[in-house]
Formats: sequence, structure tokens, C-alpha cells
Amino acid sequence: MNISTQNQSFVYHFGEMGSRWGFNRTVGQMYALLVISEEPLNANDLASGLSISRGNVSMGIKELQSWQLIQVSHIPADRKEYYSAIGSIWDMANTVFKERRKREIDPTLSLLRASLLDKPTDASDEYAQGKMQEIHDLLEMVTEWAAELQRLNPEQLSRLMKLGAGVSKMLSVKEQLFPNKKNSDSN
Amino acid sequence: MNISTQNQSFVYHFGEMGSRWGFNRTVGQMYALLVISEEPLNANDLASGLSISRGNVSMGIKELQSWQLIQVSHIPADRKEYYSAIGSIWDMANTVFKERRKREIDPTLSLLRASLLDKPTDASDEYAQGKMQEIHDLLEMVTEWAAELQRLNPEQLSRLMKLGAGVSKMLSVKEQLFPNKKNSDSN
DNA sequence: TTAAACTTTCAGAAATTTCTGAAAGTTCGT
DNA sequence: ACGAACTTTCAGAAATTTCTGAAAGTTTAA
Repeated sequence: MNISTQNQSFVYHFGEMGSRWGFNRTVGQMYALLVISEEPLNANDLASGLSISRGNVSMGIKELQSWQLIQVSHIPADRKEYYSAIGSIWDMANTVFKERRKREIDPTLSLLRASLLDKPTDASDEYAQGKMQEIHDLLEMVTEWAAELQRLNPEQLSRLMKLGAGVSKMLSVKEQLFPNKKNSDSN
Repeated sequence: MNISTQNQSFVYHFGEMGSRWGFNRTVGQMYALLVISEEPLNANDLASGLSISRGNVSMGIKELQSWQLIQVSHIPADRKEYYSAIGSIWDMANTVFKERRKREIDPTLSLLRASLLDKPTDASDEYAQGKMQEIHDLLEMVTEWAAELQRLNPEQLSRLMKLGAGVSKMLSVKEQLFPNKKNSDSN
């Protein structure tokens, strides 16, 4: 299998970026290739398309499966496994966010919670704990907010995002409608 | 300089996580140390506190400065430079988001825009371009949304996030208040 | 049970990233 | 101009990550 030059740069770029998103270059390339291929591909297609070893493909597939990003299918009278990207682009983004939260934010949150249980022994410890508390609170808020957003369906999410600047206006409307909650002045 | 055991695990963990956030272990540790230190630290403090070489500290500082995360200050009659974390935790989160967007999303967006200008040569190219368009639109929307959120001050942002589940309710209220805009049904 | 068609594993090779420390560079006071 | 006190640079060493390919494992059919 070979990739049209038009798609080559996309696949390659996705490889580079992939490493920022938590997986390595080849895994990123494999995923990119699966995303832009209408037909499912087998392991040999991936290996030859990307000029990497069969073993590497096998490991990459395992990785993509652990991210729940790909799907296996079969073709009658063919014993090979065929892989394709799961779901829509929105689903993909959702999945990556969720996975990253699990791998990056959650462990930090538990570490911070544990640290905050220790009694500070001096002033500098106390300052440090203050900072940790701030980080903890921020991460927790962001986590909850993200979970909230993920509960919306794409359509709602898209509407919310398209609100854009409207968001702050809406906030003030909301304050006027329900002024019962405690609030501070908005500078 | 040495770090209290209570803070050791925080610094170490931040080092591990730092690598996920775009900088390497020692840079992450350096930043963590600066965040939890009330007093600014000089390069030797960092080197001895983290048991790394002076040269490494110098490179790390350059990196943190390129992220606009630290600040230099001076102490009278002392020629060393003293470093401290800039701003509040919110500012830090903001800065990291902005930098990451610049380094990760923006290049992808331009690549996609360029790819989308090519005429597809066959059906599979056309499918691929469709997917690229979807990714482009998603990234663009997220980028704009993020820019919007960053325009809010921390207080507004915090209020927005604390809305949590209220967000979807608010969306429908908004639809009722301003039903003129085109909308689809909310399932 | 044997063989063919496939997938997975993993030791070591290759590539990449990070780190050290000596040397070079800079700045300041005299 | 000189030297002391600092910072930066960068070649090569060390550490880490990724990749290969041969061997082992699995599944199916006959």
C-alpha cells in the first residue's frame, strides 16, 4: 500500500503532533492513516504504507486499542484483521480528552490530595501547601467542567462554542435572572 | 539548597507530568520548585536542590522563559539572578494553554488549510479531504472557544465553570430568549 | 496432527532526547 | 585593563524511547 503524496504530509504531520498528544510518532501516523482511509486497513497495509516493521504495527495497534480509538473488522474468507478509526471526529476528540485526563490529571489530583493531608512543618511548607491547594482546586474545577462538557451532545457543545463572546453576556444575564447565588463584582 | 521530603514528591511528580505538558523532566521540576518557593531562587539553588548540573539549569531557565512562566529579580549587592514563578495559578494555566495552542494546534491548522486547497485527484483523496475538513473545523472551533474563555477574567471563568450542569439549562434558556438565530432540535 | 496464515513478543539495535562539565562569554568594580 | 562573579554554550556521554525482525504463539482448515 502506498499513500498519495497529498495525504503524505498529513500523515507525517500527525505523527509529529501525535507525540505531543501522548503517543509516539508511528502510532500517530497509523492513526492518521486509518482516519483518512475509507476502507479498513490490515496490519500489512499499515506496515507497507508507513514503511515500518510488522512488529511495530502490532504494538501500535495495541496502543490505539488501549486508547479506544480503533475498531477491528473482518472480511469474509480473509483471516487478517482489518482496522478502522472509531466514530466521528468529535468522538475522537472526546476520547483523547478523556484518556488524557485519566493519564495526566487524575494521578496529579491524587498526589495533591495526599500531600495536602500532611501537616506542614514550617512556614515554607505552609506556603507550598497553599500553592498545592490552588493547583488542586483548579484541576478539580477543570476536571468537573470537562466532564460536564462531555456530557453534552456534539450539537449542544457546538452551539455553546459558537456562542463565543456571547458567553460573558449570558453570564451576566444569568446573574440578573438568578441573583440569589453568592457573587462578587465582575471587574 | 534541599527540599523538604514533603515537597519532594510534588516536585518529582511535576517533573514526570511536565513531560506530558511539553517540557522535559528537569524543566518540570524546576518550575515546580519555583512555584512552591515563596522566595525567588538562584540557579545554584535549583541545581543543588534538584541535583542537576549548572548547565542544565541554564537551559531549563531559557525554556521556562520562552514559555513566559518565570520572572527574574535581583537582590542588592548580589550579582546572581533570582527566579520566581510568574503570576497566579490561573495565569500559569492560561499561559500553558496559550503556548500549547501556539505550538500544537496552530501548525496543524495551517497544514490542514494548505491540504484543503489541493484538488482531490480521486475518490479516496476526496474522502481524506472530507476528514481533514472535519478536523480543521473542530480545531478552529476549539481554538476560538479557548481564546474566548481566556478573554474572561478568572472570576467570570470560575463562575462559568461552577455553572456545571447548569450550562445546558442555560443554553435552552438562551434559545427561548433569542430564538431568532438558526437552531436545530436539542436531543 | 500438521501446515498455512496470521499475530504477538521481546532482546538487542538504532534513534532521539537529555544531561554534564569544561570552556567561552558577559558584566561589574577597581 | 584585569580579575572576580557570574551565565551561557555546546560536544560528547548517558539515559530513554522507539523500532526491527526472528522466534514463539494462535487460529483455522483439512
